[in-house]
Amino acid sequence: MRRNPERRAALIDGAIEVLAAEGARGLTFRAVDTAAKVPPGTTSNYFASRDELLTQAGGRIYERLLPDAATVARHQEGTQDRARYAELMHELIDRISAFNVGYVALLELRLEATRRPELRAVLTERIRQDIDANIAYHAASGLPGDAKGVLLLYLALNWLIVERLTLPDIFTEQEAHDLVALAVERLVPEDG
Amino acid sequence: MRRNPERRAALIDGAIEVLAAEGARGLTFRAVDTAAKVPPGTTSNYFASRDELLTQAGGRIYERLLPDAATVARHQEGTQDRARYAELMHELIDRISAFNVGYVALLELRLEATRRPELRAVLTERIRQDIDANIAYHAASGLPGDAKGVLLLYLALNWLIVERLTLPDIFTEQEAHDLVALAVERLVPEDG
DNA sequence: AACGTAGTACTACACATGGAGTGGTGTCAA
DNA sequence: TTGACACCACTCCATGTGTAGTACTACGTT
Repeated sequence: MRRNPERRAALIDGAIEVLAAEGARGLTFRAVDTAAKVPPGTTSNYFASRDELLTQAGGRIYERLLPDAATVARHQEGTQDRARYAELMHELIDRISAFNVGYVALLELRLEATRRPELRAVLTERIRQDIDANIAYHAASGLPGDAKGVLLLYLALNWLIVERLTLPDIFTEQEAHDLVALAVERLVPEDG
Repeated sequence: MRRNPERRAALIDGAIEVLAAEGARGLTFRAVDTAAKVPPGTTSNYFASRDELLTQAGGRIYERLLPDAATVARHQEGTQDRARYAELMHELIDRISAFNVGYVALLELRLEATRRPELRAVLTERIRQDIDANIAYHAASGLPGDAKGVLLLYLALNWLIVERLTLPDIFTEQEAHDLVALAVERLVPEDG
């Protein structure tokens, strides 16, 4: 088993590309070799099985979808009211759109998790952490609304992203934008 | 090309099973033969290409996910208030859960639509019709709330179903149930 | 500076799998 | 008898895996 860490990372990123482009079933060692532009056989040398590749991709995608520290810091400036909340949600969606390959790959992984308990465990852990972090962040931020509102926004925005990514003609960009604003308006109770 | 319509239907239903179990990439003629319990080669004789199979499956799934006429009729009885609305949403989720293979297959198709314009067109058309029908049904029903509320519920409930189907340990059944109730409460403005 | 060594990159091959498509035969009903 | 379909068997082809063997590079030793 080879150990060059940059190569490993490049291969995992290649795996994410393949997931988005070909689906979970299309994730073969050779396809990853091609996507990562390394000679055929390389991925075989770095990963023992497809499962390993899938679970590691599951971990890595999430890292790349989360905001970086600078973004988080910036979010803490300014008044934390409902308009601000909506602004944050728009930014969230923009950020994910910028890495939509990752989001599609994550959906593929979710579906594959239906069939692979180990992958399911990894994703469950990751996503639970993310949800908890969102709720904790909200509680600490001084933003209006409650934890339930965070959850409901999580639900609505996720599907909105799915809709925009998979069937972009269902909602126009403008409609999607308005739905985000409206979701915040209705799901986040105003402070008294 | 063979024409026996029952066989065609059985093959399409087989294709839906395969989609859920193996993913879009696993949808091969032979796999459909196996799922539909017909001799190998049969699907080849009924469909010219995988594309044909995919688009026809896309049409058929939606038929099977929609409520039957009796259910729709039953929904029009009783007072049409917000409690009733929540009840309808719970029923909707139960109905989809009863055919979760279909829902998973539909998700696979959505992802595949990313890569196949023809399939994307079919799904876009179908789903737009469904959304429009929901809004029209709501308007005619006397239920509280507005069209935007219908859309926002559509978003939130869809992702809730995804979450329950792909990573069932994220929300318990009880939590999911409560989220549905709360979504209705917040997204559906009460009548004045 | 020459040499040896370890780890890795690259290439090529042997093997296995699985799916597509089709021709031929059997069967049933009009 | 004929036509349409079901069923079966066979060939061809594409793709992926794992690994053995070779080449390269960096580094430490004397």
